[in-house]
Amino acid sequence: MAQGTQGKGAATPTLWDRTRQLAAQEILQTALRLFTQQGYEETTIAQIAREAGVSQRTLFRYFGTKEDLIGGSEERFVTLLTETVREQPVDADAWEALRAAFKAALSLHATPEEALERFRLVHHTDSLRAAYLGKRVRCQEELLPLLEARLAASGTNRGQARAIVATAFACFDAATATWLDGNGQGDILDLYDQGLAAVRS
Amino acid sequence: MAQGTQGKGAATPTLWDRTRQLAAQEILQTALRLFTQQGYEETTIAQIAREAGVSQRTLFRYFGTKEDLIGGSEERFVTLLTETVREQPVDADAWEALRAAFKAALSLHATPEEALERFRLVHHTDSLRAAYLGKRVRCQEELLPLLEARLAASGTNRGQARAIVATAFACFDAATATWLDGNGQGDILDLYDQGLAAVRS
DNA sequence: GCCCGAGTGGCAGTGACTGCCAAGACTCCT
DNA sequence: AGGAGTCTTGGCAGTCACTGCCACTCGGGC
Repeated sequence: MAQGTQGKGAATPTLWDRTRQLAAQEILQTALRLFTQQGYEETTIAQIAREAGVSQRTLFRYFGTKEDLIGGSEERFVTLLTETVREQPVDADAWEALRAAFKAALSLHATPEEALERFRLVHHTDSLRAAYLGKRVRCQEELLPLLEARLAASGTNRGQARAIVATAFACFDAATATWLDGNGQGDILDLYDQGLAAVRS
Repeated sequence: MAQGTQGKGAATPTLWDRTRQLAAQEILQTALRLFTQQGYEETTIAQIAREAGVSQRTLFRYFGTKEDLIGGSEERFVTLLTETVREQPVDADAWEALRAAFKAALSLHATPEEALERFRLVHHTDSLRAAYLGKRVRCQEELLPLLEARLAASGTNRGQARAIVATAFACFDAATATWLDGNGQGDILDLYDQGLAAVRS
């Protein structure tokens, strides 16, 4: 499905898929525009489809749910985090690895302004926030086995590893919330460090 | 709406409201039974209403959403947590206050078996888990101002307070997940303590 | 020219949820 | 007791996200 016809490799962007890419882009932009203009709940799939020039049916083939129109497919997010963690040097502990992963995740956003707008939208829409949190815990579960390896040495058990991962994500969310409170002032990663410092006495 | 006609006080359970109570109870039990029997997604509102002997419309008047049929209204939960935090002695720090609140929350479940079943259901159903997480962050936001008072003394700023609250809840969730992994072995609060200990070095 | 496979659109259907209106149940007042 | 006013309930129709099905179209290989 994600692959081209033969999946020959990297050498076949197929000229077909390029059109698909473009259509997806168009839908995404239209959706984001309408969401920020009139709010998430107030925007219907029908409207997005109409303004993007595709049928509802096609829109749902590109993006499985309305929530997927914000923040993109979670796959990309998850793989970025797991890859980053995997790439960390072996002598880096779990906390450092997680921090690096968050840093990488933040770099996904084109500009701070765009990130601010998107975060605000997610944060202020109950259903979107719930969906985001769901993705987040799925992320945590993916990351857990990777980090357990780094923690096993120091006699940390599975439950404790889970608590550590959960805490890192919680502090990241807290940092994001605080950053939103201040209308994008300062650096999220700094806020994360401050929060974690307070937690760890 | 929640109050009787005149709201005369505690002496008027109105005999009317008692019927309401009973109906709500009936619906709740029916829903929980069907959910555990055939799964959450596979159970329709129509079926619950039919088997509970009320109309769909009435069911939605008692419980605003399908998710509310599990874990009850978040109000009760939130007030229990906030009340407990407020009741903590002034010399208790934020961590102790939060721990006490979690302990109180756990005591809401009739039996560990019932809690296990319910947790499993929520944990294994994406939409339910998302809804739970949404309620959870709303809880955190309610608790934040209460705990800020206890933290202000030690030079903790707002962002850090948020991180601390978020961490406590994250560790509580992690403890619950671990408890579920072990099919209800051990005590959730113990697991919470262990997780938090690992986090705080 | 013909077929083939993939992408698309339309249509009907499901399920959660809401607004509206009429009928019944209970309370209060006279 | 009788009637007015209020609260609760049920049914109905409608909205919206989402899915399955089928027919159409488009580009490429024979």
